[in-house]
Amino acid sequence: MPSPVSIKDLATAAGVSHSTVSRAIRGAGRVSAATRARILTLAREMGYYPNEAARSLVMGRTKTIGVVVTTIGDPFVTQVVNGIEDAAHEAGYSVFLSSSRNQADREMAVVRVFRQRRVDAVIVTSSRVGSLYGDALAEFGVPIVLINSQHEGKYLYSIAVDDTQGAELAVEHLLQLGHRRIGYVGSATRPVSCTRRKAGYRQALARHGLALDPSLNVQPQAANDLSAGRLGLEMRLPSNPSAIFAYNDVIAIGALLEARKQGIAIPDQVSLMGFDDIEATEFVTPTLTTVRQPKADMGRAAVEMVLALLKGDEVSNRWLPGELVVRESTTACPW
Amino acid sequence: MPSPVSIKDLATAAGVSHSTVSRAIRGAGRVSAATRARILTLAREMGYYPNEAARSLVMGRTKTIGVVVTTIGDPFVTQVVNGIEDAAHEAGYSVFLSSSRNQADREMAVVRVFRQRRVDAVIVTSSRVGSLYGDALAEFGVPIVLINSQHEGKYLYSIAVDDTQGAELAVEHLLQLGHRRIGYVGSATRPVSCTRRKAGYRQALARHGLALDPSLNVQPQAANDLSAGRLGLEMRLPSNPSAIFAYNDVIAIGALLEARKQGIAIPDQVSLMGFDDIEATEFVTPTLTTVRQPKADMGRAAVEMVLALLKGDEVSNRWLPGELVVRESTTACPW
DNA sequence: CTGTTAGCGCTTTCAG
DNA sequence: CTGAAAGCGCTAACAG
Repeated sequence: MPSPVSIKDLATAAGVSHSTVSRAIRGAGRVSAATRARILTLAREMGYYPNEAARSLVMGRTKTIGVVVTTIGDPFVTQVVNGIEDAAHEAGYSVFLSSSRNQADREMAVVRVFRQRRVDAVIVTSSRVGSLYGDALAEFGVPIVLINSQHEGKYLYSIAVDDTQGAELAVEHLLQLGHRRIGYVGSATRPVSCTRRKAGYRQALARHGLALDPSLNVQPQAANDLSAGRLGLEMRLPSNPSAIFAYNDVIAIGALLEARKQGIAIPDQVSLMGFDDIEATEFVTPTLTTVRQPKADMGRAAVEMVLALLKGDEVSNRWLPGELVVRESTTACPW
Repeated sequence: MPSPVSIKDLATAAGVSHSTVSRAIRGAGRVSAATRARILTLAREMGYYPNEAARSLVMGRTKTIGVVVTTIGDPFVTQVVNGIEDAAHEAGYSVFLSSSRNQADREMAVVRVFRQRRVDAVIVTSSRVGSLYGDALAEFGVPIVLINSQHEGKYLYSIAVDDTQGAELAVEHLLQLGHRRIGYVGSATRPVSCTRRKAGYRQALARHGLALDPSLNVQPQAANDLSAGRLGLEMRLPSNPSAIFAYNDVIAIGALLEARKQGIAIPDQVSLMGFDDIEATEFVTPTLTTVRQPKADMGRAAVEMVLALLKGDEVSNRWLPGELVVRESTTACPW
């Protein structure tokens, strides 16, 4: 491995001082057009690439954003990261990706690594870990933006989907279809947003003069979303709903699979909808009606917010609206 | 933002020289147990985190791996990255994630950024871009490991699933079920591995004394895998197969959806299987029989290979075996 | 317009 | 066992 060419190598090759090379490369400061051109072609020929570590050291910034996810296996997280990476790239920032697996020790390790690497900012997606590492992040002293966080108001900066509005949209859709007995299958592992979605559910019902029937409402304890959905369906059946709104798509798909197993026709007997709009909604039969979260946009928005904070601008939290996506799993109430 | 505490701050606080602090922190070189302990507690109290940029600069390495993916939206890629991130974390490496979107200009940009950041190694997943940027990567001078690359033998180091063995496994399964007219729906956008899987398909047939019937074989041109699958099914129907083996799961799911639309019962009329074992195989009805790629393991293996190369060890390319996963979409030949 | 000098935070000889 | 000094590659005054 030939060690990379430095500003000094270029300087001797061009017969100038290294600071002139520095100016030429960055296009800052006054350099005669002639020497500038000479240096630039030389740089290309010799394969010069400025050492970002050195630059970071002297500039006191790394042009780097640390991104913490629970796991990129989550189809929701995946799209958010896509948006982050895209926007970061455009702004000349690189992304350190780390997954926490929702384990406190890994969260702590990630924070430590990010501190050592002096990332300019941190973006956290869908963390379900409480304030376990919140303080560690806070005292870090860099801007932190949370996306769909399950912590409540612990930080100043956050981007989230408008859970309440989204849920209202969903339930309103079901109400329009004539449904009156609408079940809600929540998520025990995401208490904050689950409560918000339930609020939207209640509000939509209320607007139609319906009260929330506790027997139609459940938050199954299960190993994962898919089985939570299966369980949720079973638990709701005795209450005889004509429609079910699930906390998210994977839970809805779990319910869908369980319904098929039990010989319940979706949507003819029971309408079903989810939340998120993950790719797999198109893979199931019937395809799943849902509320789309603008996932990539949320990622982009987080980066924009980070950049604003880095510039020293004032920013305020943003709640992005969900969008109804009607597919095949919902239909008019059969009763 | 209080600027982070440095080795020098610790030195003055502890009343020693900064080089003693350095030794104490790293546990290298001889330092008396007493001062060492004093420095360490001081470090904790004052919130010292070694500046990796500075360390990188002097050590000539960044403990950083650049990972290029086409898009993390791909469910296959997602799991691979999971494995990479995990193994990297364990080895004390951080991961720069960048997606290329299969666009040549983005690939080039990514390579440039990685060079500037002086990543110690590069891992590329599922690239379909030809040698467009191959040379750029090669002259970079750091170890490069390709995972399931569609370039042939362009690089020394690669990790891939054993396409031929995997396809054989798949087709053997169908043959065991009594199928004789087995269609193959390939992928036009992944010529190399598609050809390998086709080879496995042919070998399995040959072992049972069957020749490859060209009319049972197709590589649809479509905008994406899902529609390729739909198209593939249509194209194969005239040849009246009793079973179809698709290049991957998403293509198989496309075929599944099209079959349902056309009123063809899977698996009763036609057995169907895919390749990869993505999460969605469990979401469809019937659930999809497939060949599992050890995705996370491939990511881990890539990191191991990188570490070996960095140590200067000899390494050789690895082909990880696929594994048959029987689900509901395949059954005995009805004829 | 260009060169000199200092220094970012750290590791690493080389002397004590 | 510890300190002094040099240098990694770069930016940023400050003189010319």
